[in-house]
Amino acid sequence: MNERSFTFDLIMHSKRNLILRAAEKIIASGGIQGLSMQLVAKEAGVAAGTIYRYFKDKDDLILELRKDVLAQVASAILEDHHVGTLEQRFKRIWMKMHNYGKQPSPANLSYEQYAHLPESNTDEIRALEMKLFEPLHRLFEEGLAQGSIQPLHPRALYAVAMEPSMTMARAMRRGLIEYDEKDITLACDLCWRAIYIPTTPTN
Amino acid sequence: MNERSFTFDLIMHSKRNLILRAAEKIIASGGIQGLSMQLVAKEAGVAAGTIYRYFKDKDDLILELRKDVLAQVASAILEDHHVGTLEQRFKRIWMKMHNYGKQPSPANLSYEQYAHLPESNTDEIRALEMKLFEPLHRLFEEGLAQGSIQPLHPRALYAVAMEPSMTMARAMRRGLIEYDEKDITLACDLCWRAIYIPTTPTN
Amino acid sequence: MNERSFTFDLIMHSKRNLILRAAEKIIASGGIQGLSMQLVAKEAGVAAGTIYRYFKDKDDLILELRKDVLAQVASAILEDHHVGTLEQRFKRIWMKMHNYGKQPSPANLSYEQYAHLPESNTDEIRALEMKLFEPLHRLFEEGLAQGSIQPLHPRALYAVAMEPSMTMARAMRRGLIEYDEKDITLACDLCWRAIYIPTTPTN
Amino acid sequence: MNERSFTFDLIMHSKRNLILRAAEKIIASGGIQGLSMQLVAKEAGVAAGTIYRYFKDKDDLILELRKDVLAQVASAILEDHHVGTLEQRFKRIWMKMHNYGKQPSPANLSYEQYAHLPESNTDEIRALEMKLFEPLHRLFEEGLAQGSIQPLHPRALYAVAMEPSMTMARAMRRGLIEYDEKDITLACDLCWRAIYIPTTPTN
DNA sequence: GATGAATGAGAGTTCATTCAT
DNA sequence: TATGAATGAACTCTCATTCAT
Repeated sequence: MNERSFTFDLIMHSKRNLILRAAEKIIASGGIQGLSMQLVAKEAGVAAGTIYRYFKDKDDLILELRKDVLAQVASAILEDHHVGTLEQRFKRIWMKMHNYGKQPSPANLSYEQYAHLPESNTDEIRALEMKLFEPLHRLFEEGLAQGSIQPLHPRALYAVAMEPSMTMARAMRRGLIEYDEKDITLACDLCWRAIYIPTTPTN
Repeated sequence: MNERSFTFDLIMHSKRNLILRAAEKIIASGGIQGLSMQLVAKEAGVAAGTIYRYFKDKDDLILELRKDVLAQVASAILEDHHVGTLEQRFKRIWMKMHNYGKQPSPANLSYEQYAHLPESNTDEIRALEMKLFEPLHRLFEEGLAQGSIQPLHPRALYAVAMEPSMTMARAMRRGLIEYDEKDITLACDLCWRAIYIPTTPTN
Repeated sequence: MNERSFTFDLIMHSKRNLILRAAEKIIASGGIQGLSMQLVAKEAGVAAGTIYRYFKDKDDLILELRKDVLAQVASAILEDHHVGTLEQRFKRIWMKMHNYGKQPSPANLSYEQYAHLPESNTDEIRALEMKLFEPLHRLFEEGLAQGSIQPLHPRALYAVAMEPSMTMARAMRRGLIEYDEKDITLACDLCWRAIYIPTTPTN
Repeated sequence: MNERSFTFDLIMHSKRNLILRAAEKIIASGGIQGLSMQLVAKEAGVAAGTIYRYFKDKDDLILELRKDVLAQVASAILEDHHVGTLEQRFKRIWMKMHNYGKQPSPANLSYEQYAHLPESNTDEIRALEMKLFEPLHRLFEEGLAQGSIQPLHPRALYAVAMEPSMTMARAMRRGLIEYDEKDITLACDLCWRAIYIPTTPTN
C-alpha cells in the first residue's frame, strides 16, 4: 500500500500542481478576471472536468492557489531569517522581499491580485498568513521585548518598515522608475532606522 | 446655443454622474467582479442602454470611474496642502490620507480595487495621477532642493513615508487591528523622520 | 398608459406563451428528461437568454408549464359541468376526461409527466388543483349531501369512479387496446353505478 | 465448469443486484432525474466502471431495474392468488395492491417513476407485464367465461376495478388523505361490485 | 474482473451589447 | 435621448462513458 500510496500521491500532486501553476500563470497575465476554467484546463493540458477532481469549484481553486502562492512568497522571503543580529535579520528580509517583488514571475504577479479582493480575506487566509510569516512577527516581538524597536503593534511596524519594500519593488517592476543598488540600500536603511531605537549609553 | 448647452451639460453630467456613483457603490460592495451593466443601470435608475450613451463600453466605464475616484481621493488628501512648514505639510497629508483610507465609503472601497489590475495601468492613468498628486510631488522636490529630505526619487520617498499611512488605514478598516490616536501620531512621526534630514548647525 | 400596457401585455404574453408551448411539445415527445433550455429556445424561436426574462430558471419554467397545462385540462374537462342531473353531470365529465386523455396532444402528453415527480407535488400545485377541479369536488359533495353517493372522501370517489376514465384513455392512446363506443359507455356506467346509491322507494 | 459457474453466478448476481438496489433507492428518493452513474456506484459500493460490466449503459440499467421492480410488485401482489372464490381472489389482490402501494419502500417509490416515461414503454416491458400479471388476467378471463363479470376487455376491467386501489394507496402515501379500514373495505367492495354480475336465479 | 481518474460534450445560466421603438 | 427586450457567446459545472492499470 505504501508503494501505491506514494505513486498515487505523486500523480495526485503533480496534476493538482499542474492546475495550480496554470491558474497562477493566467492570473499573472490577465488578472483574476481573466481566469476561466476552460483556460486553466487548456493551459494545464487537462480536460475541464478534471479540475473538479482536485478542486470543489472555481472559488476553491482560487483559495487554494492563494494559499499556495502565499507559501511560496513566505518561503522565498524568510529564508535564513534567523541568522545574525536584529538589524541584519530585518534587512535580509527587506531585501529578499524587495528582490522577490521585483521579478515578473507568475507567483509574484498573481500574488498581488488576491490581496485586495473584498469579502475574500477569510479567516483561513489570515490564519495561514499569521503562521507563515511568524518569523517576521517574532523578529518584531524580540525587538519590542528588548526595547530596541518603536512601541507599535507588529502590523504597524510591518506597514511602516516592510511595506515600502514591496511598494518600491512593484514600482520598479512596472517600470515607473529605476533605482540603483545604492538607492535600495538607502531605502532599506531608512526603513530600519524608522523603527529602530538606538540604545543610549549611560554616561 | 449657450442656454441649451448649459442645460444639456447639466443633464448630461448628472446622468453620467449617477452612473458613476452607482458603479462606485457596486464595486465597493462586491468588487469589480460584481460589476454588471444591468446592476449599474438598476442602481442608477436608468436603462441599460443608456449607459452606452455616456461610456463606450464596460472597460471605458471602469476607466472613467477610476479617474473620477482618483480625483476624489486626491482632492480629499491634498486639501490645504500648501499651508505651513514642510513637516506640517507632510504630516497633514499623511493624516488626511490615513483618515480617508480608514472609512468604508464607496469611493475609498472602490479605490483599492483598481490599483492592482494588470494591463490597466495605462499611461493615461499615470499621467492623471502625476497631475493630481503634483502638490505631494512638489513637496518632496522642495525638501530635496533644500537638502532636508533624503536623496531618493519622489516615488521612493512616497513608498517609504506615505504608503504606510494607507496600509495602516486599510488594516484598521478591515478590523485587523485597532490603533489609538497616539499610535497613529507616532507612526506618522516615524515616517517623517525616516526621510527627514535635520539641518546640522555649522560649528 | 392603457394602450401601452395592452400592447406590452400582448407581447409579453405571446412570447411567454411561445416558450410554454415549446416546452410542452418537447416534454410531450421526450419526457421531462428531454427538456433542455437550448431545445426550448430553438423550438420557440427565441434566444436561450430570452427564456430567463419570463422564467426564473428551469424549475420555474416547469412549474409554470405544469400550472398552465393543469388549467387546460381542467377547462377541457369541466365544460358545461353544471348542466343536468347528478348522473348526467358525472358522466359528461367522465366522457370529456376520457376523450381528452385519448388524444396525443402536447398538453395531454406532457400532463402525465408531471404527476409522478417526487418532491415536486408542491402545495402550490395542490392548491391550484383544488381550485380548478372544484366543480367536480362540488358534484361529489352534493351527492354525499343528498345521500345518493357512497359515503367516501371525495378523493376516494375520484379514485374509484374517475381515475378509470383516464387509465382507459391512456391505454387506448398507447395502442394497448381498442374499445368501441359501447365499451366506453359501459365502463362509464359501471363507474357511476359503483358510487351511486339508488333511492329506495318507501313501500 | 459447474462449480466455477455457480460461484461466478453468485458473485455476478450479487454485484448486479447490489447495483440494482442502489439505483432503486436513488430513484425512490430523487426520481429518475436524480440518478447518476457515479451516485449508483457510490451507493452500491463499487467503482463506476463496474456498472458497465453488468449493464450496457444507463438506459439498460433503468430498463433492467424496471423489469426487476415489476417482478417484485407482481410477486407481492399475486401471492396466494389462486385460493378461494372469484370474489375472494379479486379482493385479496386488491388489498395486497393497496397495502403494497401505501408503503414508501424503494421498490414502490421507484415503481411509479417508470410508468409514465414516454418512448420507453417497450414491447419487452409489455410482454413481461403480461406474463407477470397473467394470474390477474386469468382471473378476469374466468369471470368472463362464466358470465359473472362485466363483458369488458381485461385491461378495461383492470382500469375500472383495480387501478383505484393504487390511486388510493398513492393518495394515502402522499398524505393527501387518511382512510380508515372501513373506507378501504368499502372502496374494495365497490370496485368488485362495479364489475361483478350476480347470477340471476331462473324464476 | 474491477478500478476510478480522466474525458469532453452538453447542461443551465449570465451578461455585455445592440437596436427597434 | 432613453428605453429595455432580445441576443448569443461564454461562463461554470456535471456526468455518462472509457481505458490504462
